[in-house]
Amino acid sequence: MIETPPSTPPSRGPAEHSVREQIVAAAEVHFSHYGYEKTTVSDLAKSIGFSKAYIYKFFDSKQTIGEAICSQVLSAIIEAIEEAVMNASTPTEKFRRMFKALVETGSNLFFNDRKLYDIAAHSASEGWPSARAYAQRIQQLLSEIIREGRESGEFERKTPLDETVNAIFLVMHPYVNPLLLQHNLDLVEEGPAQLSNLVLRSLAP
Amino acid sequence: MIETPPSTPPSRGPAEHSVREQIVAAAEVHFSHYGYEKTTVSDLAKSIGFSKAYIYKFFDSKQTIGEAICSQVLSAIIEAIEEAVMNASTPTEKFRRMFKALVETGSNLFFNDRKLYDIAAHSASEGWPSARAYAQRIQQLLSEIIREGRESGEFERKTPLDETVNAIFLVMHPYVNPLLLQHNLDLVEEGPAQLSNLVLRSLAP
DNA sequence: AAAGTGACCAAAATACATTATAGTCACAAT
DNA sequence: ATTGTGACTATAATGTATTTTGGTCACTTT
Repeated sequence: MIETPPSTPPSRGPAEHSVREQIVAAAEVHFSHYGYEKTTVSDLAKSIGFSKAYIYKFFDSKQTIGEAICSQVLSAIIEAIEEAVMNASTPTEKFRRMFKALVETGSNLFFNDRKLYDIAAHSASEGWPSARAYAQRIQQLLSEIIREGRESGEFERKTPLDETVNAIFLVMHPYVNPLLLQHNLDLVEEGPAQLSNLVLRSLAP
Repeated sequence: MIETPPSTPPSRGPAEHSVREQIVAAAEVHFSHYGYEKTTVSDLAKSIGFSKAYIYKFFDSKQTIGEAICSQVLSAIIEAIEEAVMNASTPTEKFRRMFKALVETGSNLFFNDRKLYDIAAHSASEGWPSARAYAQRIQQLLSEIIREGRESGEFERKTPLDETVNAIFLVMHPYVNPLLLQHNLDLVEEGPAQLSNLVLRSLAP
């Protein structure tokens, strides 16, 4: 499995470097254990046996490190979604599974890796590139499903594609954005299913 | 115009009393000027020429006073929505106008009476009765529109009414809840219109 | 009874002094 | 040139002493 450096280029020093990877690895451990805020850059440095100053040869800021591991987390969600979609035959089913996988993976993260979830939520609230990329990828996935459904005649074709995708994304937004998802965890069971039904009804030819 | 005491009964002292009304009036002025948090109960008392202790002969707590003026504010939004709906002929148009009025009145409040808006947002985040009543009223209004549309054959009748209403309410939720609305102010123009279209497509017979 | 209050308390908010932390830089070693 | 650091600063976080504030109650006045 190849690591995809998702959109955000590392801002300093060599992109391929064992120390960079050590920093990210240490960050993953520390952030998921103590949380982003409670982990200091010195902690990270100490745990890999270097000085704090050296960290800054590879990363612009603590936030950049946060982004690195945040984009890892969000990429994992994306992968789960992609797999769920792949295993579906029709566009209708693909959409249902995408929505379902999205909230399931998201709320799983919330309950099992709260500290990492918090970073994702923070990322979303601050509009970090990793969160933007995540949302954009969801939208793209959605767009592909709709397009496929239109081509196969399963979905209606009158409404402009852009508007359809945009509106459906708005419907999904409270579950895509980790910051919002945590306020909707009580209706994780019913919500997405009912909304999927509604959306699919709206897509009927 | 008769003041509707919306769901929450006054918790102390006589329901009809000039002092109670004075308190509410003073609260409206102070809250909208200085905000809920920055206004002290003593401020209210002083402004109507009584002691703080006397206030508590009429209200259980500061929060109860907050609720009183919050429910006033939310009732005003409801009224605006009801008027918008009344002026529409078809259920389709009623839904469109409801959604539009909801968002417009809400964001107007945000831009023109920020302090009062903050109380509404606070109320929503704390799950105060006034906020619950507001959401429930919207849902009820929605339910009536859908029912009317079904009866007139304008909307489909296969899906259980409850599920339809519930799902549409979920779609509207980010704009109903003041706490969420403030994060969506950027798409106040396009969002509701596109979502209305989507919802109405889903309601097509 | 009804109208009204000052004195009082626990908890929250504020203000402020102190410490911890993100980030830089000149410089050393390899 | 690459690898690496200790010393430094401005700002953010934290702890703490002090004040405000929500809320109560016994009590007076009408």
